[in-house]
Amino acid sequence: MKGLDNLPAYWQASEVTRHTVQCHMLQSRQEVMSAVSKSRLGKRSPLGGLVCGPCSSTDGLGMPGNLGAEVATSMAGPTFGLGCQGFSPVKLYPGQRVYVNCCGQECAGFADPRNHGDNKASVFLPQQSVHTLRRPEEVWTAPTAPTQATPLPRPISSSINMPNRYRSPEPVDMDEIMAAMVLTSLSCSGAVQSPPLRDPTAASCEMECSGGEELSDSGSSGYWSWDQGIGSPAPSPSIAEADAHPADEGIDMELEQVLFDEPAARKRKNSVRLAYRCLWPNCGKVLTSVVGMKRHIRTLHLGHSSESEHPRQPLQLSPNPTIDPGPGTPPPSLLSQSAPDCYGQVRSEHLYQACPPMQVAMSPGSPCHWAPAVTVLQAPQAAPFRSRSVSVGEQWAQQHSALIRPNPASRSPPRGHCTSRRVRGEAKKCRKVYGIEHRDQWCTACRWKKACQRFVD
DNA sequence: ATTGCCGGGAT
DNA sequence: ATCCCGGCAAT
Ligand SMILES: [Zn+2]
Repeated sequence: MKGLDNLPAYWQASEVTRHTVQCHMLQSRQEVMSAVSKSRLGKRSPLGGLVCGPCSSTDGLGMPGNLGAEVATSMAGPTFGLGCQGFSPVKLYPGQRVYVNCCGQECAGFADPRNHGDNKASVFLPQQSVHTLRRPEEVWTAPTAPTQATPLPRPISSSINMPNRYRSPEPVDMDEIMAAMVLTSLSCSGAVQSPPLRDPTAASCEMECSGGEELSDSGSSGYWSWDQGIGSPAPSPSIAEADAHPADEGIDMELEQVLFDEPAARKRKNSVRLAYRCLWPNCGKVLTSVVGMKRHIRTLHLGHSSESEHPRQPLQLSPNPTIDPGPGTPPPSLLSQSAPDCYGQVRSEHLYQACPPMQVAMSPGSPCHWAPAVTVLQAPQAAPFRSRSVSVGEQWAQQHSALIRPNPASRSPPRGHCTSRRVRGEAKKCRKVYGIEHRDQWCTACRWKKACQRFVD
């Protein structure tokens, strides 16, 4: 499958701090991390999806399955109140469908994550593409009249590849949720972030840990981390964004972001480490790098998944006529990509958005740089063997032991310094050649993520 | 963003 | 020993 670009972002990020700090959330997160580091959770570890009891509201966006859980998790904070009662006007989930009186008629909108500390609820009205602040009593969660208001705005024709079986079994309309999330996200992204307010004293302060948002990492931004303003100065842009939506960002991207929620890490030079959690049903794996996460999803969840039957059924999100895609709506670019011509590379229909890497300050995880090891020890060229009978793995192992074993004297080991990595050959390796969907055809080494044995340089 | 693969964990 | 995969570096 080639639709990797739009991996359904099944993950969520969270942060991990080195100190044992103040907030509960953090604690649990650390637990997660440690759990991971100590004993790797089984691949299909059910760690995910349980964190938060689903508090599905009846009307609003009943966040389905894991998604809901995760979202809730990441916002377990006070901002919206934990209540799921959906009755008190002030207790809303971000993204929850709400109704407000607009221009004399009831309009459907979504609760916006932000601005909830001051008794005002921010509501995003998709139809107008604007945000509006309403007092609690001006917001209701159920339509008073047979809503003729536009149903949830549907994302502009796009699709994300999500195997059917992964869809929430619930009747809830995924599209809708997605749409809602996306919209909400949109409204939160960009410069318009972190509203002033924030009342740390209000309710618990767990979410505090999700303050600061400049989180880095191109490709995603702290969507549900509305709570982030807390510790940061917040460049405080106007709240009346109205037009600030980069509505033309890739939907896929949005979805991604929505699905895995980026962390909002309180940025402290090195006291904070980002972690992402996989939201794939029953996974919940925590990784510290986006790349890793992507790959994790790709290989573990989307990759070989034995499900031969339903090959990545793309989740079709029908376009919504009422929403103006905006000029920026990228045309379905043919993601040509130089795919190995011999192996049918699955082309997915999705739109590939070459999302412009937002101008975030990239903060690479490890600020420390290793002095480039000077001693390059070249890996002995693996003998060109082709024998399939012998376990390739064995060969690999042997070779390696040979490489590593030799008494130190002979090779003048770069003491103390890390041996430099082998220079990357230009030959295409199994992965590239066969593609992850044919992982079973890779050479063992490749499968093990070791140096390729088949296409040796 | 993607690919290659080291280092190290799990079984 | 065998398999697996996170994370990082190179593309
Ligand atoms: Zn290979």
